[in-house]
Amino acid sequence: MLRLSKFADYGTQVMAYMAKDGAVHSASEVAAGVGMGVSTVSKILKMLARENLVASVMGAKGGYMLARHPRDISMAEVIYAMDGPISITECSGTSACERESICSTRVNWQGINFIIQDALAKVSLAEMIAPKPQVVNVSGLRSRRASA
Amino acid sequence: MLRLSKFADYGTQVMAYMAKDGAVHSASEVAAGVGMGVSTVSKILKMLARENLVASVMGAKGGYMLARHPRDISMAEVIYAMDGPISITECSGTSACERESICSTRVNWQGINFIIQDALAKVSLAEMIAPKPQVVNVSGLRSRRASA
DNA sequence: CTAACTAGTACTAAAATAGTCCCACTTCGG
DNA sequence: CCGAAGTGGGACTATTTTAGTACTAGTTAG
Repeated sequence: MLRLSKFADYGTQVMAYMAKDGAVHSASEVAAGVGMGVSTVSKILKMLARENLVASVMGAKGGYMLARHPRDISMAEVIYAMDGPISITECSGTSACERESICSTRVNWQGINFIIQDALAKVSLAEMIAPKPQVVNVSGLRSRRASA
Repeated sequence: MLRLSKFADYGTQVMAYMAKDGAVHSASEVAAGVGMGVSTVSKILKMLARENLVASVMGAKGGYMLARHPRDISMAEVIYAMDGPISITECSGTSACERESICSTRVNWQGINFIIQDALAKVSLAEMIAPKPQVVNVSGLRSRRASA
């Protein structure tokens, strides 16, 4: 269903929580803050740390903090950290679909993928946590749908 | 992973196969044509028929044909027929997320959803089967970051 | 030197997907 | 009028993904 994994959603929430200040938060603190299990949040933070979206501080009194300003972190990065490459189809990046010959739709899927990646890359975490929808204006488009 | 189901992909291929001519094709014929199992193709065609993307002819010598010109069928419709509503997040349409209070990102997810829907709505089946990427130019966008 | 943390990974459970099959109904052709 | 060739619509099962948990090792403040 073209659906993001829950992790991507969780990841966003965790990032949003941390974006409130620049302080160091331990995994358990974040877990309490966003209302999820400690283990799960811990896992998510590790994933985010691996992609350098949050910086970790080890040892006692350690924890995580946002690695950059919310404005400089894109949703594409968050999603990538949680779910891997943003690609709607399996065979668009790596290609290697055995039906390559029959199916000439690959190139066009790639184009669609680019649009989506771009849309996600253009939305920053800062915009994402803004109470009002100021996001989303890639071009002049709104939900103009379906003519074509 | 923000991934489309295989069905959406299969559906596209089936549609692409049928777009070659306006003739009636039986499920087994299509199956042979695209190299998939008859049962699977049959299921896909049924799904497409339910959304009126293909018209069915019952009885012996029956089968399916494209309900409209490839130019008048959008990828959004095909994906909708196979996977249901195009929405990246669970709680964007129906909302009703118990963390509503904590999480202010909903509205912005919706905006992203719109972009994606729009991108998909703008690509017709005809464009999709075109050998060259003539699709995809919503704005002047390139593929900024993403696969990082 | 120990308590409070993160790092990394392996494992398990749950859910969504994909694929198959079956039975009822419709129509063509002999 | 009968049977073969089709679709319509589910139900069912296996497989794969996803989500969640636990465990061990390493790091640092006090």
